[in-house]
Amino acid sequence: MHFQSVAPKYAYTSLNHLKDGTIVNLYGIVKFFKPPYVSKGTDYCSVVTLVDPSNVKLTCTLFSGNVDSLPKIYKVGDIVRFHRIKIREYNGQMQGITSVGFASLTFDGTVGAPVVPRTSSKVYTFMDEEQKIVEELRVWAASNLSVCGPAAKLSGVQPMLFFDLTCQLVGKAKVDGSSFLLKVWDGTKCPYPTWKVPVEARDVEGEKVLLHQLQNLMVDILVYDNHVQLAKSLKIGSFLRIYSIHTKQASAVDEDVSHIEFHLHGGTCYGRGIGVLPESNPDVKELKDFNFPLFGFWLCVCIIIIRKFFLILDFESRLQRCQQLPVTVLTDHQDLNNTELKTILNSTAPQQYRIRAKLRTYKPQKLYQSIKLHCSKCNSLQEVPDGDDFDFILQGSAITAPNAELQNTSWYDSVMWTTQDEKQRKIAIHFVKHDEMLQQPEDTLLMIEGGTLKEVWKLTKIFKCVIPVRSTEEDLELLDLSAPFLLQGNIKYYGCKQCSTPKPIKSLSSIAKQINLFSSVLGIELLQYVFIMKFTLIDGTGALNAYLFDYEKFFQIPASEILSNNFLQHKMQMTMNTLCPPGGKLDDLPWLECFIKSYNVRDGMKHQVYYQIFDTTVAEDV
DNA sequence: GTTTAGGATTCG
Repeated sequence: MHFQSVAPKYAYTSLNHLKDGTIVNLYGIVKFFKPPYVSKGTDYCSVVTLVDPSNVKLTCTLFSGNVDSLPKIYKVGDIVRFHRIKIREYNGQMQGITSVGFASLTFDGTVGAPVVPRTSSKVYTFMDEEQKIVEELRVWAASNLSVCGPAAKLSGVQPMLFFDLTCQLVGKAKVDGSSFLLKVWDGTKCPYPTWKVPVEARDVEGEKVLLHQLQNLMVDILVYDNHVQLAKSLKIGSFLRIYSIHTKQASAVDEDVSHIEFHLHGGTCYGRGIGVLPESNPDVKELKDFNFPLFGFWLCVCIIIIRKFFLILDFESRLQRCQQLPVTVLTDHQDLNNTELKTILNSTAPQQYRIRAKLRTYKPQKLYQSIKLHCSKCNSLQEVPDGDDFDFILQGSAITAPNAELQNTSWYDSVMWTTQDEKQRKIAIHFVKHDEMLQQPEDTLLMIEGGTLKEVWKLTKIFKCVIPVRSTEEDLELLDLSAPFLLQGNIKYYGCKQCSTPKPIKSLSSIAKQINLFSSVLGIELLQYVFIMKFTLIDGTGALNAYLFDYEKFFQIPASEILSNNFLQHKMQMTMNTLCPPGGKLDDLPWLECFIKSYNVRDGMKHQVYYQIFDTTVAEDV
């Protein structure tokens, strides 16, 4: 056919038929290689040792002023096709060397992998015949060459050895004339303490947020001498394979435990060097770990934070802010005179009084039972749902897999992955876009589908706002309102089932930046946490039951925070113990000054006067 | 149409 006559026909020489002084074309399996490095002359150099089914080896020394025209070999076992390589004899052995017009193709050596050539040539011949040769070489290599084990990860490094690391460049810094620092991460955590090269944070090039987030995960690799020039030119965020890193166990004078140092020594022995991997590389894909395309830098940051989160399961609880313990009770306005309880009991309601009384007893004695949820619209009170309720609702919603159609919209970006366990649960996280994302990724509002109670809880530890959602056919929607519709730090926000009319999540797109508007936009009537207590007050003239209905003012503790905060619970118990010492005699009880108001409640024919404490705060002193 | 490196771990 006409087309065939146009394509040049290449003859390939097997490695046992090479002759001194010839220029040939050949195929080979990479047995050894040095990734391109800067030579002492004018060019880049790469040394490649090949083997083929004739079982003869050929070491080639390849030079080029353009690093891209050297073969793109990433690992031993890759298959190469060289065109126009010159054969010479050197030290009694055949040697390959670049000649004019040298060109190369490189293929993954894995049996069954797509046969896609890596090359810098714009034009090259590659047809069915060539594809067949590559596939045959793969099969031959699989049964005749020893395969190296899986590449080492940071999580599997051992002291005192050399290994290749596939990783991402997070930061870099100049150290001195002969060494350069690379800060890299491979998605895992080194089990040993790792060495930190003393470099000022401001001298490290890289994304500050990322460097901060990954400070305990990434490792410092000090590269020396001939590798410095290449290291300097590396782009932050690029994927690297660093060959023959030396792990050295050492301990500083002031350290009890030894640490591991990572060195890329000078020279190119054993292929020591640095290679840049394209994003299409299968090992890079594995490194990214998630089966989704990357959408941009800020999302990578969020993903890395999440990954960090799922990797490190131990968290230091935040330091509780120190708060002074209050003891007695003060009043706000001072214009009213004290009124005896007897007088109050004999008066008609409604009226307001200032009183001086002692707290004889109070209910409920178990203080956590005093926390309720209050709807200011319908005035209903309800118990705070417990974690089991939430877990049950999350489990129910996780049965439906995230709808792929609802991933990545104009106002949020999504990541989805499948859990590694036997349940193969699908989790989707949707990051609502906002302007300051890059500076403070933790400020991102996110929505989660398919998460467990533990996962949702952990996410709230780093991200400001988390909304649990599920997919419908058209939109994301809130879960049952027995579950919190929004989690902010330790606080779970609930909506009133009676008064809320949940709207589709897409309503959020317009106000995604204003978190305080969430509930109204989503059609949720927000339930507020309140303390409800009954105080029995006495003053020697009579006894009166007054209700405390308090969001925050009386105890100076937000009712919303008490259930998730042991410190605040303790503080509240101490306060009550001071106001009403357990087992205390009447004389031992402190005096309380407070405002109460009386009001009428009519239920059919029954009429009753109730009393409620207002404008009163527990004092801060003593 | 020259050199570079020519596989075989640094010693910081």
